[in-house]
Amino acid sequence: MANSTRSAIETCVVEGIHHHVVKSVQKKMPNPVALYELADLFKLFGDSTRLGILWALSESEMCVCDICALLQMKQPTVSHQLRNLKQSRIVKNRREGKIVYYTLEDDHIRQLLNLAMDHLIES
Amino acid sequence: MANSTRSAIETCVVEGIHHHVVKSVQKKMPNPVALYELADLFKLFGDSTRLGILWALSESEMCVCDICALLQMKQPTVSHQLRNLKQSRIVKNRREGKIVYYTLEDDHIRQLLNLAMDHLIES
DNA sequence: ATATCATATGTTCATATGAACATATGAAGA
DNA sequence: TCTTCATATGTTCATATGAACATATGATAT
Repeated sequence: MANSTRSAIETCVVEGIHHHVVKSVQKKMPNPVALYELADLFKLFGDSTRLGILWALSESEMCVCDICALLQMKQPTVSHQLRNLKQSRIVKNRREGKIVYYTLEDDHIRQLLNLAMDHLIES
Repeated sequence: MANSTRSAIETCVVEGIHHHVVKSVQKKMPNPVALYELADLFKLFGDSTRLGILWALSESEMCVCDICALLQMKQPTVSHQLRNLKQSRIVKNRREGKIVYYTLEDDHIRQLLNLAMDHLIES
């Protein structure tokens, strides 16, 4: 085809060695927006502070200062991360007087943690 | 106790409002190293380029240039990310002549992708 | 052996991000 | 209302990281 007229920029020269594979996979790919959202979700799990928080909350509801004590971290730091997690609907909270209690939003979160831990252990 | 003599640094003043909770959760926490490794695992999922690669590989074995074509990305970029993924045993490869084919290391990866996507869809 | 081509690596640069500071908010009691 | 205290937010700064450049490696065919 006229392909030889455009230089090989985005792929190898023999374009489409596995053209059929690329095409069929393309159909099954999530749209770019979904991919970004998915990445953002995983990104929140990809920090040991947040992961510590999530693991803790997977064991029990906790207030901010409990988490600070558990993880030995400054209150603003913990609070910032809880905010991130809440904005992405990974955790939710309830207020009781001055104290705010956090829990996991749903059980998918716990499952993700466990599945990933399984992978670590088995690899 | 003598707690009143040290200023409230790492936790709230009334230390241990939920002392029992903190203690019991503490027992169930992974050790710090495991937590870091777990975070590193999730971190690799937390980038849309790598996530695109992983999703693609969850559909079919592909060579580097196929992935470049699929994701419209430069070959060195894709190659770098594949290297990261391989070092963490998330993907593996086999060489056939000049061409290197990549696949997911095991089925945990696919499960993680699906579980996270479920969460996205349902939230 | 040498050219070709798929893939890998070294490096730079711009951007993203987490920790910690100071400070603000909001609820409860004096 | 004024204080106290748990939590939240604004901001800065150092670090981490991904994309793209140039270039190297390694395998095949001539």
